Amino acid sequence: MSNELKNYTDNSAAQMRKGTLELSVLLVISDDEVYASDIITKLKAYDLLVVEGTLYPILSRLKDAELVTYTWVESKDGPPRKYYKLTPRGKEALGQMKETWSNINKSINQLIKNV
Amino acid sequence: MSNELKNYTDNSAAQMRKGTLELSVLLVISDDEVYASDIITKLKAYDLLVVEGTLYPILSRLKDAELVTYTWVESKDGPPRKYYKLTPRGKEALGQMKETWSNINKSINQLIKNV
DNA sequence: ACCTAGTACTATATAATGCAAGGTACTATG
DNA sequence: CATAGTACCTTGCATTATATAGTACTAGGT
Repeated sequence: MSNELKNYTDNSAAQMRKGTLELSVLLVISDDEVYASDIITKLKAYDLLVVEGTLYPILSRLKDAELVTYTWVESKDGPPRKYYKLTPRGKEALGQMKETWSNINKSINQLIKNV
Repeated sequence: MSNELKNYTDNSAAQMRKGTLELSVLLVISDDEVYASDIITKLKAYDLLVVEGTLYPILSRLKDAELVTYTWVESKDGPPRKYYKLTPRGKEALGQMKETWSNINKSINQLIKNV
């Protein structure tokens, strides 16, 4: 595949991943109290790459929207960490997003099958 | 659900849909030669809403990247239409994007299952 | 005591892009 | 010839992922 085409499809892949970013982050937080590096590590295990510069703004938005809260926890390895967990609102939002994901999923898969 | 939360999840839904836009458009074009209004109508049937202001720039990008070509076709209902079809490059890109979609799909669904 | 490395959070600047809104131009009809 | 319907295009705005740089804390070596 030509480099130009690869760039195009890479960008398209990035767009697809973007769409699922917040859902992914909320899913990880819903599983366990985690701090930023945990989230990056866990998502990497699912091939859903996220970098610091992307994650921190997302966490801020989620915090502002009161979908998550955090508690500071001291660390002996460096500065204190913010451990995040879902609020009730966050759980409600996550449920909604999962349903949205399921619907889009259904639509695209039908489209793929039918064409 | 509060309005504020609804706005947030609506926005998140829009993000998810965005990620699949180009894939959706290419899928529709791969099925049949179509012009813009056809694409909008067909995607609407799958609950994948696209509007003119979104679609035309996408079609321009796809054309510039030589993933699609078009031929002008006269219409007795108004101005001539651009009927789009995939190029070989376009078919290659589509194959790649379908695979990307499948991978992300797998990742998210695993994540949903495991948490 | 100081410096370096590693870790964690924050802030800023940039680029991409979905979308609303408004514009141009073609055909057919009254 | 004016209006309605259709089709394509452009401009401006807002959102947001990402790169980059910065601050601050701990631990360990010299």
